[in-house]
Amino acid sequence: MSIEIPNRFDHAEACPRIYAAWDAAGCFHAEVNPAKKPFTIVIPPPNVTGALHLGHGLNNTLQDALIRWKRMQGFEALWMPGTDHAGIATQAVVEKRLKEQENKTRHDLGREALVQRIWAWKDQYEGRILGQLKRMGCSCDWRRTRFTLDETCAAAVRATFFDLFAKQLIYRGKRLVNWDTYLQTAVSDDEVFNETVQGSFWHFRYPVIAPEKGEPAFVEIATTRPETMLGDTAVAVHPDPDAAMDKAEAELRERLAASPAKDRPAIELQLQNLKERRTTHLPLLRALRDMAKAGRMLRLPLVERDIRLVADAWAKPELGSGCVKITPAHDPNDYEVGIRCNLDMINILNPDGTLNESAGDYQGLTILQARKKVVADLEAQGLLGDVEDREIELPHSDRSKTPIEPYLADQWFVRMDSLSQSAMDAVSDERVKIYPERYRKGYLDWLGEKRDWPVSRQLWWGHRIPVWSLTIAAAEAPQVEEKLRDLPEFSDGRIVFQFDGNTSLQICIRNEDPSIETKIEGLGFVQDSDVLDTWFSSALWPHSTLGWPEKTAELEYFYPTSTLITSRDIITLWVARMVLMGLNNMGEVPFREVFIHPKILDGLGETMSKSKGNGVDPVEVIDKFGPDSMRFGLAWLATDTQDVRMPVQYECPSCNKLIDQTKKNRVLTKIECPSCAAIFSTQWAESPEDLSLPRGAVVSERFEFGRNFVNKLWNAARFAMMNLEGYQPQAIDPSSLALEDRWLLSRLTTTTQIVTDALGNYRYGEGVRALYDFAWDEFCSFYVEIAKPRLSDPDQRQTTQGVLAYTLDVLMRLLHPFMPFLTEEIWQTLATVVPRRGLVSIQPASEFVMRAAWPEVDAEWIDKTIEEQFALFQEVLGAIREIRSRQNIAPRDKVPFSVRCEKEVQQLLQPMTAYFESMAGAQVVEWGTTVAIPATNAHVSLTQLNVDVYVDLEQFIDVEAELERNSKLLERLVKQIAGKEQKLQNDSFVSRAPAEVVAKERESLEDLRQQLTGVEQAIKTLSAKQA
RNA sequence: GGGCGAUUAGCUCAGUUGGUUAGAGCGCCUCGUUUACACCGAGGAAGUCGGGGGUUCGAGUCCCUCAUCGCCCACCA
Repeated sequence: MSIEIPNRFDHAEACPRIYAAWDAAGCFHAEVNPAKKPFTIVIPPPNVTGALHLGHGLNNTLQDALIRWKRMQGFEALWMPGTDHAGIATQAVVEKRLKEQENKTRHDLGREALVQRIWAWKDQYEGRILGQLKRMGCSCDWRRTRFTLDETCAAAVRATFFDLFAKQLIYRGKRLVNWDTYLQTAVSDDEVFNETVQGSFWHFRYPVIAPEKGEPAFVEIATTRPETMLGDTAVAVHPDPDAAMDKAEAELRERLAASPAKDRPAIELQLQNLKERRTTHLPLLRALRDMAKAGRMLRLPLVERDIRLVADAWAKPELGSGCVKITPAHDPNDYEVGIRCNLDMINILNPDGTLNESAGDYQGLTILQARKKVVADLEAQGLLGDVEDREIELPHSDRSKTPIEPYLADQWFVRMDSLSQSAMDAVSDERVKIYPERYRKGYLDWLGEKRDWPVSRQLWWGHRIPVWSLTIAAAEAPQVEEKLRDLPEFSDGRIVFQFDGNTSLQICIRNEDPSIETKIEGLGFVQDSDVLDTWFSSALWPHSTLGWPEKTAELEYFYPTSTLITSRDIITLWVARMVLMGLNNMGEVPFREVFIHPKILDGLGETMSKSKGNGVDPVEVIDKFGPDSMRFGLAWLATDTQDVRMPVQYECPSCNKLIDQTKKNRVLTKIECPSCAAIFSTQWAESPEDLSLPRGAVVSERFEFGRNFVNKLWNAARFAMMNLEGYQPQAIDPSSLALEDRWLLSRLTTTTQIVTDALGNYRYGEGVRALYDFAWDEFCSFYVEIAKPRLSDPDQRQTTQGVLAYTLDVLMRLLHPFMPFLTEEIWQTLATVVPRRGLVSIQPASEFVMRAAWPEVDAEWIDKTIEEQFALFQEVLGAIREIRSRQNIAPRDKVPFSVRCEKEVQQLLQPMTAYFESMAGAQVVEWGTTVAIPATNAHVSLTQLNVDVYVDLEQFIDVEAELERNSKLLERLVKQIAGKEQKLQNDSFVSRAPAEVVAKERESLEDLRQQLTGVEQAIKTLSAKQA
């Protein structure tokens, strides 16, 4: 044997070497190339907040498989890499560390210094993330790596903002925002989650000012947030309580009718209560309504402010007291009432969550302090009513995990009406196709709301809003505008301005230009201190990364991109916004197709995240199993399903035992191995003593089968290469091939077809399953075994070598998108033995499999008849093997067998004689239409082909075992026959089912009956023997 | 409350348009180290496809309904 190959693929040694070789050869780079068609993917830029976990592992595996496939198909394939600055998330992480490590806030540092720190963080994590991607084998064009906050992206953001501003699609307005008092910024609705907390429901009474006779002296309201009463500017009552009550009752009745019996009592109770309310509450509400219409006022206790009683349909007569306090500056619904009724809006909060001067005596208190004091003070004044315990859904900031305060603040908005519509149209008319299709609905529904997009964030980390404002009286505005119009920067389009109609004149500057800034700052304009929502820059990603707003050759060639591969949770936040921004800026959709892949959950069904401690670092999986195993395992999971569970384990560093992760142990800083009692640290370790412990990796044993497959492929290739010595490729005449060769090539071609179709439809799981089955079951378990005797037969050696080498060549190409390193290593090793390859036409192999051509499907090779014939061989072989196993026949013992069959079957099976011997230790005694039946035998009948196989058990018989095998068989046959008889006795089946289906059933029934006869006969004989 | 999805072997999951006996990986049992591979080979056991109803000659697959679980959206003074 001339070639030495280790029996394991050493991924730790090979992968870095291979990756470096690809890089050095420029395999990752894509250029504008008119000779080829482009295929482009932009990476969903990972946040620089932290490291990647397996969810990203899946996302990027799928992208890499697709881009490698397209590259092999001859496209100029560009995978654009980069990272996202992730405004709030990143700033929050850095601020948190600042607080923990130095006990400082961002204000101690100042804007510039904080931003500098975040850049340092970004550099560190960007490096780590890109390193992770490289370890996974991602074939991104690294020379083009972008960052959403770099200069290229900044230019795109400025140009976009300027354009929208000039089109008057951007405006500044007072809006109620979700205020994060910890981070002191507004967060979007999407960044808010609700949590149920135990709270109370307090009833208050507000005195009516100078009540007339017959009028109530108090109005009762209730709230879960007493402190907000300091900002109340009205109490609302329904304008038509009778009608509202009728409506509520009608709705209840409707629900009652539609509900199942078990829910009815509860609804009936509600109806009953409603009826009672008509007498208990309605008269009062009517009176209050009249008072509201008469413009009567209430006295707000504690702050002693006169507030209005208003009639507004927000107040529901069927709930609570029927009246509701209105705090327009701190409640979204109240805000709407405030707008409708033209109420004052009093903000009682400071940005840090303490109460401000509007709260009077309560100024300076925190919300919770104020809540207590308000309740106590009201009680002291006798204005406190009942207090109920109640579960409250409290909004929390996703970033800081602290409660959200609704807060009235100045914010920038993008008008979404026309933009949303354009993005809806693009999906409706399939300029953008979403796979799986079910995700279309969510996309369209969300955009259909057309809610304006709040884009400003009170942060320091991000794209600064390029607007300078001047506060002036409306009357002076025309004068200043006149002056601005005279500026050359205005006439040549470098600035635009708008007056908000109230007190603010705003200038937007197109490009970063200190001279213009100085000039307008000289006029008294001040730059907005806010930055833009992260999604604003992410929305431009497909065109900003290609150089927009410059008209680059790359844009012209690579845009629109081909496919976006992402996870479902950002379909709205990101995908939808890319579509509308792409349409606005480029006049063309950003991508033709969107593929949404499943999410990876841990063993407890929870999404992976670093903060939960269940996030698996792909690098740890790669260290343990190798990148190809991980990629293959992940691609295996990419089916049409929504979620995939991936139980997660710690790996004990001292004994390598895997320990299931639980809710309990996943948050510990150190763990004691239950097996070897060694103590190891986890990702949470912080103290020096914990850190000094060996670190336990977080992995998942789900990747073991991927590793096993890698090993299988490696060894199959090893076998082939060790046996390719002296092989001189020469064109093969297909007609000279044996059945087993034709069979393998047919299966190979079918597999090529399946994999190609699967990749084209994002059915990764289907593709890798087909490859796995072909490689393991057909190539390894059959062809390689068959090859063994043939390789030592000089007449067959050359052909067998040819088929082996060719199949290995094609298989490596088919597997390459999923297992790039292994296939490259095998490919290049194979090249040292067989540099020129092919079956009917011999060509030099390409230097890299990464650059090899994707296998073509030549349908000529697909031959169903041959596959069926080979299946017959497999069946006979399987039957003999089962008999051997049941009879417990030692491997070295050869069993004799005879086959009774038609001539043509004999011609088929006879050439397989050697394989029966090598693969089942079975020696044929006789073939033919009549054979001598051994006295003691195990019999298998393949009646469809009119074949009987008799294994001579004279030397081996274990009557017990054989009887058991036969009675099992009998049982199964009887059941099947009964089922089929019933089916065929059914007139409607026979008359209505397609004739061929009926015929097939009849045939198979006949077949089964014959088998049954054989089995019955065998049992009889065996029983006699036993007795 | 609205929407989307899931429920198939002990575990994690496949199952394309309805059509013979429902598959895989891991785990389990039996046997086996003959020079590709013990990260292996041969064989085996194991599922009334969540419950109920319907359509159909025929349902894991289509429809209705219930249950459980998950996610998204909205709302709850």
